[in-house]
Amino acid sequence: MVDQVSDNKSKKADIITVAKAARVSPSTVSRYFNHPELLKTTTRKKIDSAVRRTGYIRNRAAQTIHGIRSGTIGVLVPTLDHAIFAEVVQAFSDTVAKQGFTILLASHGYDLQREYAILRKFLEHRVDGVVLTGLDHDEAVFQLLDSQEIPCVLMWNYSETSRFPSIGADNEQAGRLIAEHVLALGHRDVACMFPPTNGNDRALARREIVINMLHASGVEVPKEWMLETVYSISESKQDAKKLFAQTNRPTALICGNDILATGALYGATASGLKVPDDVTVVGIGDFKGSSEIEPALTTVRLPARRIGQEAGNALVTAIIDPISNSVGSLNCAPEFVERRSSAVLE
Amino acid sequence: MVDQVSDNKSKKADIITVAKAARVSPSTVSRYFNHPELLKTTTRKKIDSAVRRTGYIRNRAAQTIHGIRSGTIGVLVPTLDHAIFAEVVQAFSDTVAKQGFTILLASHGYDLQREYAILRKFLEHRVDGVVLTGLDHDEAVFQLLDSQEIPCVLMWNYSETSRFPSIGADNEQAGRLIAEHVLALGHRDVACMFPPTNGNDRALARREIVINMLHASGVEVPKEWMLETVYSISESKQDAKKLFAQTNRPTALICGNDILATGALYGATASGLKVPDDVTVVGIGDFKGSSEIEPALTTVRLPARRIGQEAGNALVTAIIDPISNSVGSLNCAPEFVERRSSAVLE
DNA sequence: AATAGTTTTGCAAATGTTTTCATAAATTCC
DNA sequence: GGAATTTATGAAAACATTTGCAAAACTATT
Repeated sequence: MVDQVSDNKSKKADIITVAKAARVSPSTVSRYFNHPELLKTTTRKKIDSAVRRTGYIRNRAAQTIHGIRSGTIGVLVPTLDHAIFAEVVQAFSDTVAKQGFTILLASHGYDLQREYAILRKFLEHRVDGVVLTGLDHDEAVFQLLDSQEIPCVLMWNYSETSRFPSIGADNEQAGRLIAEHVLALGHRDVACMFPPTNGNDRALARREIVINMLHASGVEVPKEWMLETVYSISESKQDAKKLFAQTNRPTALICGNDILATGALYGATASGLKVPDDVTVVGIGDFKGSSEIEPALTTVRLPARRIGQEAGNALVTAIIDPISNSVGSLNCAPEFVERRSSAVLE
Repeated sequence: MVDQVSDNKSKKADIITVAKAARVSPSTVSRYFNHPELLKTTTRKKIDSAVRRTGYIRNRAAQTIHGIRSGTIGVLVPTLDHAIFAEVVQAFSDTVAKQGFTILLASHGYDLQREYAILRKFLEHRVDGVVLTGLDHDEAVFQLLDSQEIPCVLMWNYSETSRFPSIGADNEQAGRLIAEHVLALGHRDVACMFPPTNGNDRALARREIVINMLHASGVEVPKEWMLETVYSISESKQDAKKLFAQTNRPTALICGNDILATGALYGATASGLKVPDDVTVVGIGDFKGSSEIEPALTTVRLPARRIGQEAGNALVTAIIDPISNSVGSLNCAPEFVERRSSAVLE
């Protein structure tokens, strides 16, 4: 009797084990899970008890080879180390989990070759759909997606002309909003701090538009005020201190994202500068903490949570209802947020 | 001819399609992937080309039902919204990816019932191993893990007596280090700000030891200085401002983590208080940015990256070499980091 | 050129499910 | 109480692979 119990548990139970224990056929057990309404209440009870006794857990791998959905979605981000991506992923994951999907997560660290390799791995696992971050990807990635006919959305960025539905913010718009603000405040001596742009179409789009807007207003950013700083508070604080130590310093600093801006704010404080009296500092993103930092950061909000949710819903729709090709791009509009770190030039 | 090509791509290729295209048997194609050294160079080339032409992608689901590893690891965290967990997950994911594993990620939002449900889902997907966050889990979770005989490690926290190997920091030690420091500086009027402790054994362990240490030195924390604040910079800034507005205010504030401490620092600044001259503020965690904030935060470093890596390596070992039960707990020791936000009582 | 030995390949069974089709059981109706 | 329906269950084929075993194709040896 005791042996019996431990036997049941030792060899992992499959559907046949359960069937025997319940004295029904395997088909019936299968129906118990997939179409319970077809079973008599009494058999349902028998199987219920058998499942419990045997400790049976369904095998999705075995289901998946029947062309049934795997219930997984591949999520591919550059990195989780940036809180903002973590937030998007969290929102995405929560959204699709409600519909029974689990996410396969991987990061490529801005290496587009790795992205391709990871995508292949996702496909080996027969994910039901894929989310990629940003608009720019290797042509091979797009072709693979096409040939496998698998639902895909691009999240975080938005563009009308993206190769797959894109759900996110328009970085050009974000850059424009912040540049307009700084120009409207009357600044002419403007420095810029942006992350490296290789493999990062988001940063590139922002920087381009900012430079262009400034240029259009007759403001040129001298080379020594054009900082390329990796995404890190310590680096940006460092670089900001160097910038502020130059003999002539800018009256405004536009940062490519709020992390850089946070470091710049700390750098200004460490240099004995008052923000915004001595220098205006602005960011892009409205990350967590940007509204609480002293002084609160003027920035452009990119609605991370919303983007994650919308992307999740869109992808699930595309998976569940693949015929009605109803999923389109969505512009989660960025929004200018004026706080205390920017001020009109005296 | 053109039809031929598009045909190949339209119906997704399986191993039989490839076999036909290469004029070999399916078994040979299988061996091409799993034991290529058994094949003649010429057949290998034939299959190589056939795979390319047909766009075949291996089906891991079909492999998995043969008892072959799925190549996935289930990772279960409370949330990704806390940058610190995102960092651990990133390090973990990178580590196991090098060994060919992909992670299934889910978060339970501190709800232990959901944790059980998610674990079941992981097991349905036949993950090769599981990582849980923290030491405390529902008994049902432990039993399920036991009965399925699946490798598991608990990460983030460390305890000698944990039910499964635990790889992480000892929160008691962390709490002790920070409390000792504050006491050594001579503070007797001490306030505490900790996150809600339900479903969060980490926070609980830290708070307990801090209170005990203070008590042992004759310092009692009055109720109105005992703050329970959710993990959020805005909430903690808010609560800190209220605290500092009280008629008699503490000379030191111990925060349960660096996010709370960051908010507290902003709150102090907003209240016109100078840190550390007017009040000492300390945290636990040494999160990103804690060393750059002005004033730089005195805290206890919990080595997130290292924990993620060690947990990854440990779990992979347990998966690849399950017999030699060689995976044990590992104390990634917390380390006191003195910076500028704490000072001796004048 | 025949034999023995080795390497390479194919056949067929196995894996854990789902699903179609057929049969058995239960229910309804007269 | 038996025929006609309806409902519930089982048998067997299918899914995309892997693998043990045996046959075929090579090499080396005499």
